[in-house]
Amino acid sequence: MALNYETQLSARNLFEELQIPKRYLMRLLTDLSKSGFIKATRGRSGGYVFARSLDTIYFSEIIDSVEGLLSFEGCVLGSTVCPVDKPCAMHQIWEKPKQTFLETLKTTTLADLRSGKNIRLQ
Amino acid sequence: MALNYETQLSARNLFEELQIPKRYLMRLLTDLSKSGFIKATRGRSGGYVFARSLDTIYFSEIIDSVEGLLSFEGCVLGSTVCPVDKPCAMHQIWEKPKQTFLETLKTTTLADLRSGKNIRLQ
DNA sequence: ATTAAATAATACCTGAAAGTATTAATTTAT
DNA sequence: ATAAATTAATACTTTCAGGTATTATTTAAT
Repeated sequence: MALNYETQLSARNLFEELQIPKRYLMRLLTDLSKSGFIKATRGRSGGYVFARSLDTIYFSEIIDSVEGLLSFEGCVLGSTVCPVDKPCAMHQIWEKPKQTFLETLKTTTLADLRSGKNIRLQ
Repeated sequence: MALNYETQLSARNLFEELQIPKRYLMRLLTDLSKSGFIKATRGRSGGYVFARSLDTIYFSEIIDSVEGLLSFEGCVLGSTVCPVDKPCAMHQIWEKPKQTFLETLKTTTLADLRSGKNIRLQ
């Protein structure tokens, strides 16, 4: 959708491009609509468009709405907080990849998907 | 085990420290033994010790033996190769966190788990 | 008005990973 | 020899994310 963000697209349109199951796709679209990322229009000639500008939609926000980001923010061993003075065994090792990962999600927007040329959808 | 790598430990010993299900723990230990990371001794006063020096056991190797590393090495969209001249939409965005993640796994050994002080097991 | 094309709601199914149960085999202490 | 303490093998159960199925609602073209 981000590659063609100006136009309203129906589930059918999207299904024809992306080869993911149609019914599943529709459920995801409904979820995204409920979360306010896209705007749904029902009825004949309906479909979906982005509800907000692409450069304001961060990956972290989308993931957060779907499954929560918290699972990534804790430490690998146990999900509770990991105090610096008594860290879990993986704490130091995991810190760098975890931060890089979270930083990517928190600083990348859907607009960044459009930056490349010659893009495959799958 | 890495925090106490010199001593042979039985599943019972380990279970008392880590609070993960005993039977499940045993199955994991058997798998690790089959993969050659630890050496099992059966019978009364049996248990497990590392089969190799800790600083030769990389995280990447352990994960690889359990579930394969390949799933992490491909691109996010689709698991096949992602050619540079026609990359998938996520290719560039995903490159950095993926590399950081893989590099951590490929350069960190069990010996590195012992470097900290005051370590929690969970 | 009727029909077609779309989204919404909701309940169900499925396959794989996580976890459990049971029994067998091995070793050592007595 | 026997019993106790361990690992090994194998089959079963549970859970849950991913995916389906069905029916209802909404809108526009005719």
